[in-house]
Amino acid sequence: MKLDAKEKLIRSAIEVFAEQGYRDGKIANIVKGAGANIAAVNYHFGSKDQLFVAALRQAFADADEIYPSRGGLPDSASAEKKIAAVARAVLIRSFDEGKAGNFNRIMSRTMHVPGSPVEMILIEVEDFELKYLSLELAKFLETKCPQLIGWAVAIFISLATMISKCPLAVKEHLFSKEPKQSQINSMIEYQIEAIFAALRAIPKKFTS
Amino acid sequence: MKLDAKEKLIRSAIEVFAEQGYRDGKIANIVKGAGANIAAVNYHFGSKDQLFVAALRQAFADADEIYPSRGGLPDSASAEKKIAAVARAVLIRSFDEGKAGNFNRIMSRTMHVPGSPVEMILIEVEDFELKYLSLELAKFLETKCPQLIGWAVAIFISLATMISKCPLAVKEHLFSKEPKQSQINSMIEYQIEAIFAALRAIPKKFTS
DNA sequence: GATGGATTCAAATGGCAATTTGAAAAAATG
DNA sequence: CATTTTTTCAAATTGCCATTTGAATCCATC
Repeated sequence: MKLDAKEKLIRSAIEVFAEQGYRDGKIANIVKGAGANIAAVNYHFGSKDQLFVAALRQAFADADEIYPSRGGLPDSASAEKKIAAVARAVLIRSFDEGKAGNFNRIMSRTMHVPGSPVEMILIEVEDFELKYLSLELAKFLETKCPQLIGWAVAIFISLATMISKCPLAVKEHLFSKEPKQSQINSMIEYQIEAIFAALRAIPKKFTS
Repeated sequence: MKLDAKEKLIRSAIEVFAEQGYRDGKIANIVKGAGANIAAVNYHFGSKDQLFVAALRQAFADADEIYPSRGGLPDSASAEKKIAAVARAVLIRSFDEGKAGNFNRIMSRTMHVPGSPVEMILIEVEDFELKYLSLELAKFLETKCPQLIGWAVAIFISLATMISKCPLAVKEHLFSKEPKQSQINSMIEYQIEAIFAALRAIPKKFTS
């Protein structure tokens, strides 16, 4: 019972899409990485699109399993603590060059490109993670104004996913080849400070 | 003397690439928009790649002509003023749905995708704009540490280009259909505050 | 107004990559 | 075992798109 053929394909697809994005990630490479035949993708998933969705879903599950965005906090924790926990999880994932980093990498390579099937996953992630985040940001800002909350979400995401997105040229400056974990951890805590500093600059009311 | 055939192609290419990105921006659409024949691109530019570079260069020139990133400041102006001026220019461009916004739009759709010919332009823009920015950020932070400066650049760019990058779903929240210019202006000034707030959260020294 | 270079055109060409096919192999079922 | 179902395989097939081609047209210059 070769029950892992599908799984191997997903694993390989994650790697390929993380490195090349959706359009440039070729089925030929994916099946090679999975030790499967060229027809395997269409047999098991129906199309490249559907494999992409499955892979992205799995990549998110991996990331959130290794670094859960809610970080084991009790429901009663303060909004600030919860926001920091999400930021910490997302940031650690960004620095992870392995399994836990793939979701961020795939996202940053595909979400701005119209025509890739990211939207489907965006909706799921939104339900799981973005709604939670919006809620806590609303508490933190003490507002119900959807525009202010949207603004806060945008700032949060921009700064929390910064690392996965910044072009290689900048990235090289930021780290030595083999950054120590302690170095990474201290950067992350400073970055979280930066996020809160930026959030606090959002006005209390939306003046027109 | 049809001296504007090339120019029409560039104009059309800017529109198409801004909307669809590089891979999905089709030559067929570009020439249609320019009222030219399918062979025109290769005749005038040699290849799609080279047209892309020409278009991106022109889009940057347009953006910087309409909203110059140095904002007519004297050399003697403070680092803070200069940084704010760059931020203001980039942010205004992001809100511009016309000519001045195209450069940002094209960038956000192509720069994360490996294999698009953005790199060439990145180098030019880097020389013109990024070096200037790095210099002023170094003064502002009172540091010469390349890692800290790189970090600051990343924060700056993340927050200054946030608007062009945030997914439509979030964008809808942020603005009403027809935001007033005064509304936009006030958002921009707050966003600049957020940028400085985040920058100030960067540590003075890079602790390992 | 004839010559030659520059530009446009419609119709091929060529390459790449996803998808399909139909036969072969493997696994499950009884 | 025999049969049926599932899975693999190599070789087409298909579609999309950038690029080429060679003829036609335009345009400057003498």
